[in-house]
Amino acid sequence: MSVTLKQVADAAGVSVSVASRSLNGRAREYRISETTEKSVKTTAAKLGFQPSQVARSLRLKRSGLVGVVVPDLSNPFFASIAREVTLAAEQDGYSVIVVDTRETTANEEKLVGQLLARQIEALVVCPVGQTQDHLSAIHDSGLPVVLVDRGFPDSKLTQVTSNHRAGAQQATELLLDHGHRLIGILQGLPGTLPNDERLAGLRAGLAQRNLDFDTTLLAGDNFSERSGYESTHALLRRHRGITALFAFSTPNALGALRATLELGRRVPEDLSLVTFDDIPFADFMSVPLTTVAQDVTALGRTAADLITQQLSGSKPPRLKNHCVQVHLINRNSIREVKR
Amino acid sequence: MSVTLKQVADAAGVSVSVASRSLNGRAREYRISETTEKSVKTTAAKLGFQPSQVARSLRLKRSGLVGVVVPDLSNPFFASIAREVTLAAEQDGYSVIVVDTRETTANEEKLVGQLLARQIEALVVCPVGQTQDHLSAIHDSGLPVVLVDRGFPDSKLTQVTSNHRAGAQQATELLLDHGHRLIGILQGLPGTLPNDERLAGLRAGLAQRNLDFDTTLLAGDNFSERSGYESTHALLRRHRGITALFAFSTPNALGALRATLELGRRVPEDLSLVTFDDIPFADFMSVPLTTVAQDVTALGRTAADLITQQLSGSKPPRLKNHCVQVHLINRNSIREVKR
DNA sequence: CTGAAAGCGCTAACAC
DNA sequence: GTGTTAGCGCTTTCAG
Repeated sequence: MSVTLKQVADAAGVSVSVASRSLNGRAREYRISETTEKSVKTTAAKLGFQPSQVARSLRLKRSGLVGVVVPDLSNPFFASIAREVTLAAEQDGYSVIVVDTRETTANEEKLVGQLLARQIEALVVCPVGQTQDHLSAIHDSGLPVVLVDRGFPDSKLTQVTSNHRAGAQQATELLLDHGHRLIGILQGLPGTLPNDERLAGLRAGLAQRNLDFDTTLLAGDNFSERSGYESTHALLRRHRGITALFAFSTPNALGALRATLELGRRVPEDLSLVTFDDIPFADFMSVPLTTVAQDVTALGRTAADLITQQLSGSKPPRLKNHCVQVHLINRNSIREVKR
Repeated sequence: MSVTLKQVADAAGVSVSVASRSLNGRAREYRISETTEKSVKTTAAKLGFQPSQVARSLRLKRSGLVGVVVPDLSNPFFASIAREVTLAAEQDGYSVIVVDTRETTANEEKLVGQLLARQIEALVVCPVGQTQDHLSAIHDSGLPVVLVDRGFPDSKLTQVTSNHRAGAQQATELLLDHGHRLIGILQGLPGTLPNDERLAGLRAGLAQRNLDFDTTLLAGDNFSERSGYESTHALLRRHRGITALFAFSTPNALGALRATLELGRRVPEDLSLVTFDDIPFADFMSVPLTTVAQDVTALGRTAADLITQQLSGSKPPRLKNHCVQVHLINRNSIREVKR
């Protein structure tokens, strides 16, 4: 089947040790004659020798494997993060094993276990987000772990997240500046860090103007389009005077659009709408929505850098929480209202 | 660091072979006493034993690894395919190594080589598409290989592709039915199977009506937005009487939209537009475009099934070319024109 | 400058 | 029922 080092050595008429050293560019170091080195290399090439990474891994105790854990690879947000890590890993000669947890913690735990059994050298995970115990255990065992997107407050783990709070605050202030006071909030999954940080930013924005947060203006229970759709209906029924909606995800916003369409209210003429971007396809979207855009590439790249650093230098990162800036893109889905 | 089988065996007061057999559920087979089996299992659990997949792979000559090669993981089309394969693999206890070739054949060859060195047991590849020699060589060596999306005509490799030809023909007929005769074609990358099959479908649609294909109505050189944009400008300048455009990709169509906007022509009032979907986000897109939709999930799942089959049954698939049906979604971006 | 041999962690003959 | 041992393919002391 596959050609082994021994076969190369035999064909070249040398011992396996010489073959190994020649092929690993350590001929100098071991003072192997140029002729034998060349000869080994050419016969290896002729036989199409591919050193077995498996054997290599066993011997060196280095698998050259990095694990990437995402809840849904078909979501461009996570796919982009996986991509950045993959590209960085390829650069450094590592390979990436990607697993998809389908948004369930049980799968996450099982799959992470399998990754560990494969002797991965680092782990990048976009956690489902309920619990971090199994992840910090891994961290404690000495394996570099980086969390992306959904983190945990006060975690000892290295985390990379967008500055949800600042983004939400900015968006809130923009709405307030335009005179909006009755703002419906379409939130995502409560309890997750992105959602709760966005809520915190919202509160901060209101507090800045000495305004209180009216919890009856809050609706929604996850980041899906359906949640946005149903929450919009509920909120507009509950509060006739709502002039603006703040959606915590793009699907939430799309649901809102669908609902408002049904209700005969137009965006932005009759109702302003601002959203948080989870996906990098914003430019292609249906309505030019004003949005707090996440820098997905920066998220992925930061995670990749953090991993790369630890893989090479093996020094743990000084900074625990890495915050990636968001930026507000004003596409004019917010109208001025008179007070 | 990590606990080995020997440590478990010692702790349980048995030999490694007994430990191995107990843990692999072959106690029955080797008639190991229930007590020892239990004892081994509990001590293993207590020590947190994780069998080294690396050692296992070396010994069994089975890595449990599947390689997935895509040109751009941040593209939802390829991400979805990768996902389906990943989920299927996880189901069967395999893990997936994903590599991103950044659309260049050189990377593709290099990365596939690395995958082989890792002793992968199967390979799913969305090829860049210029050459298949390195891929068929792998096939010849006995490794299950499945090509997805971009295939090669008359290849001996197993391929899974959308029925581009039928889809293009359907779209063409739809345009002709609406009275269009001067139809501008915004093509993608010439020479790739999807592009050329779509051209073939177009020709077939025209031939059906005894119409000739006017090559001066063809423009574009890749699947990007820019190509669509420039081609639209060129075509509309060249042929004043064009009443419809057929874009071969969603980005192509978006480019067309941008160009027509600049030219003050509205879709569909002044100009009809039909497109081919490469991405699963069509419902969220800017204009309700009539489109030939690819079933990305079916593409991925078919590939996954083909791999799974060969991995378990080890029987080569009887069918070489697997064609996934497309379906036309009429969102009314085509207007009737009088002849 | 080169070779023999140990051993990474595991499984499977082959003994007893 | 259980233990001993060879060996997967590779790197690396340690001897020449």
